[in-house]
Amino acid sequence: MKYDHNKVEIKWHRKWLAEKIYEPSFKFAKNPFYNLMMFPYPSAEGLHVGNMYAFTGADIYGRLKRMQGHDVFEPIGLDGFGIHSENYALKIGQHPADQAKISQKNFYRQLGLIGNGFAWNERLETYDPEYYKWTQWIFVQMFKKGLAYRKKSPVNWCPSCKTVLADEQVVAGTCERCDSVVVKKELEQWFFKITNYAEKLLNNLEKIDWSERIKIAQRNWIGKSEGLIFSSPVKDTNLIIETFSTHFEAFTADTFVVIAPDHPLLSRLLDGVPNKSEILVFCKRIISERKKDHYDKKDSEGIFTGRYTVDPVGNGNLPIWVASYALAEYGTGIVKCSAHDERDFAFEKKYGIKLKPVLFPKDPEHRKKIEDLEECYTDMVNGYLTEPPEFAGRKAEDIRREIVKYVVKKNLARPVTKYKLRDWLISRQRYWGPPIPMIFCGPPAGGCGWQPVPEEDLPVKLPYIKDFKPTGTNQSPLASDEKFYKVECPKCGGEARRETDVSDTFLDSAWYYIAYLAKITNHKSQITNPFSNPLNKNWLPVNMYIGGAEHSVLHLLYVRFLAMVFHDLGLVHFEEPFPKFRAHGLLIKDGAKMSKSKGNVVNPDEYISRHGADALRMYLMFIGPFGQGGDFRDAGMKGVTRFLDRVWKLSQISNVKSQKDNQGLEKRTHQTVKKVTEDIENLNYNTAISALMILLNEMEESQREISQVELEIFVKLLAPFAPHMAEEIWREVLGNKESIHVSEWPKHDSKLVKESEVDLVVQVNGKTRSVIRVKVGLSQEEIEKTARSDQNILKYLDSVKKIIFVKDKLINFVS
RNA sequence: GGUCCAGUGGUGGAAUUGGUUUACACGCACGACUUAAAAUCGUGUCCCGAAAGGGAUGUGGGUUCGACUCCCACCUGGACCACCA
Repeated sequence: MKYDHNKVEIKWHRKWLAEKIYEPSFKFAKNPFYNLMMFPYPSAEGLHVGNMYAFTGADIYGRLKRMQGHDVFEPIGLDGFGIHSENYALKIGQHPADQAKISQKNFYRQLGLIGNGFAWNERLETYDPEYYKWTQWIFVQMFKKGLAYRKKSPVNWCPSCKTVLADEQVVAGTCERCDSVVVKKELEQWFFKITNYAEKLLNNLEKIDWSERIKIAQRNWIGKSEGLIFSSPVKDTNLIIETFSTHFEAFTADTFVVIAPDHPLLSRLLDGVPNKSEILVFCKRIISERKKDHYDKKDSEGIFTGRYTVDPVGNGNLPIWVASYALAEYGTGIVKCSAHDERDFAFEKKYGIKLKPVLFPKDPEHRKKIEDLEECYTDMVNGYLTEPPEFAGRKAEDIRREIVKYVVKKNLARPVTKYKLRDWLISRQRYWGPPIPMIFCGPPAGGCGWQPVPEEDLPVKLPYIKDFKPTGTNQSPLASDEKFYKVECPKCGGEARRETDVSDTFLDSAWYYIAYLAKITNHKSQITNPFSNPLNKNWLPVNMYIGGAEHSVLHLLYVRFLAMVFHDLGLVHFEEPFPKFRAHGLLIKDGAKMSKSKGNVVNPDEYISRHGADALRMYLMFIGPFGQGGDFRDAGMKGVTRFLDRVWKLSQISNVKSQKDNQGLEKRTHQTVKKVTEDIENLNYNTAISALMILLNEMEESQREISQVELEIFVKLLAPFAPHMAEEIWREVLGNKESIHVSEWPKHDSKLVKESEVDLVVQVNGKTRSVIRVKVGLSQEEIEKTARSDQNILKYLDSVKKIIFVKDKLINFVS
């Protein structure tokens, strides 16, 4: 009988749904396993093969867990709010709300085709008011806790698209959509105080089992650095400035100070300086030119402020300059500078400031160059100090700690920890997102200030407005909808104005894993309070989370941050939402990144209809290690379609053939069980599939002697990868009543896995000269005897001085 | 510029407490079947060499009886971050 993949796959999709094999019994589950994959944002023409790749990889893991006896919950939903979706709607001239309905239908259709074990009943969409009601509720809790606040801040602005852009839409200083240069604009914005949790976000990384590269990225992003703050008075003023330094070993080398052009203290510093206005004009220009392009270290610009500070370490008066390379938002925004920093050095040279090197290399010739100021020397590890006298002649890396003690004792500085992490800018002046649930009560009325929308009034529904395009007026399109923004103050009842900005998409996705569980209690559209859900205790945190590495410092940091806040508010019982996370690799196409502009995006639909979902799944997983990604080439499909054809053929003949035992095959089968199980646990799907191919090859060779038991084991091992064909063979060919996907995963017999004979390598001076087939466990004497009589070895054995023997592996004659 | 990862046949890739380099698959070549092609099946396929043998895991060095694997330097590619003091 021929295998018609289209028919078979649709048949099982229907049956699986009817039999509810992918809906765990939530209340009575003994062995809950929450298997979560990052949900997609339906931004473009549909699901592309990269999504398919990610979901299939996650699904295979879930299927193993299910067959191993876990109650697996594998939900799916759409991250449909946000700029991505809105941009797509803009592009094709649709209203985002209308487009969402179309995309939703198409995405769920496509997601259905790949045959994953999704719990369809619990699916959710972030633009559903029942969902974003709770997104807004979370905002309100953040505000009440003092973790949501407003601040004026420069944001990315695309002059051509006339809109604010999210950071992630700014690629190398230009707009992702039109390549225009992005400029900074000062706007008052809502922020979440993620910096409060910097230390915990960093420390908890030690406790969670995540792909190491993601942990590294988060550590770098949080950017903890320990340094010293020196403070010193500014002459002729009553100001005191503080400077931050992490490379403070050469602290006596400082000869001047720079301050950021946008530093809040600058204006007061310049009070009384004759050319104040000239300096401020300079600062304004620098600020506006910033971020236009990549920074060039040699191109620093500066201007002298006319002020001096008294150096705390005794270098006299240090001139204070405004420098383009000083950042107001890092450290204290003011830096003490020396000859031992590349940027400082270039700046000093450019403006003829006095230099005083105190750190030198050992090599005298090299040292001379530093003394003559021909070269900048920055090696705080191998350099030797000449100052202060207490540390003269000592290596920089050896005395870091001592210097801290020294300066603290002398009251010159204090140790401080700083982070690169900045607060999360949460507002967006766009339409397609959850309105921020805040109301401002100004002076004409009670002047109550910012008030949260009362919880019973949530959700603040996003109105359907015709003109949803970005306005270019620093305000969301909602600001032109009077019905929306004109409200009463919840506190005094006076006339007030509703916040018209919406929140960042990453807030939507920062709590969705909790929302899926809230869907269970009510299968309609309502989400009952997700944080008082009794199921949370049993089902959270998520057991396995799989997703793309591109979210390593966005989504994956925000979601951890919010979980910590929830924990501190007593809303959840865990701090880390995903104790185990694995990043999958990037799927490229013919050597290039898939992108719409290149026109090389692969739509999975045609592959599924031509070869079947099973073949596509297997091909995607066979390309390479799941954690590393792979290159999608049409030619590669052939290998797995052949494999599946052969599996089908084998199933058609084997059940009528004899049941005779075949010891070789039995051993291979058990070895394969072990290998496939371990490989799936480690997400090494490519080698698991290759092991199945090897087993199939051997089964074909010994066709007449396959027992039903071995075929059953084979089909079970295949089930996570090719769920449809495995089910078809399991039920229709082998006659089982219950689904293979809830059957028991095979276990290997460790006795049967062991080989009784091995190929033992015979080497002479480390070169392989012969391979002998021997029984396992033979002693050196026995092996030596056999090896010495080997024809290929005899001629080398004249002057053996030493013999290296590794049991069951090799013997090496060294002469 | 910083951080991290990778470099193995014609191609995707296998191989890790250091122990037979190239599993599995694609492609290619030849053969079978066919009027023919596709599909399928079989055989072969790292390089040099008739063979014996030698060489080969980006390059150069080191440690070791033995290195794809560990160490040092460099080259190339990729990812993320990027004026972070």
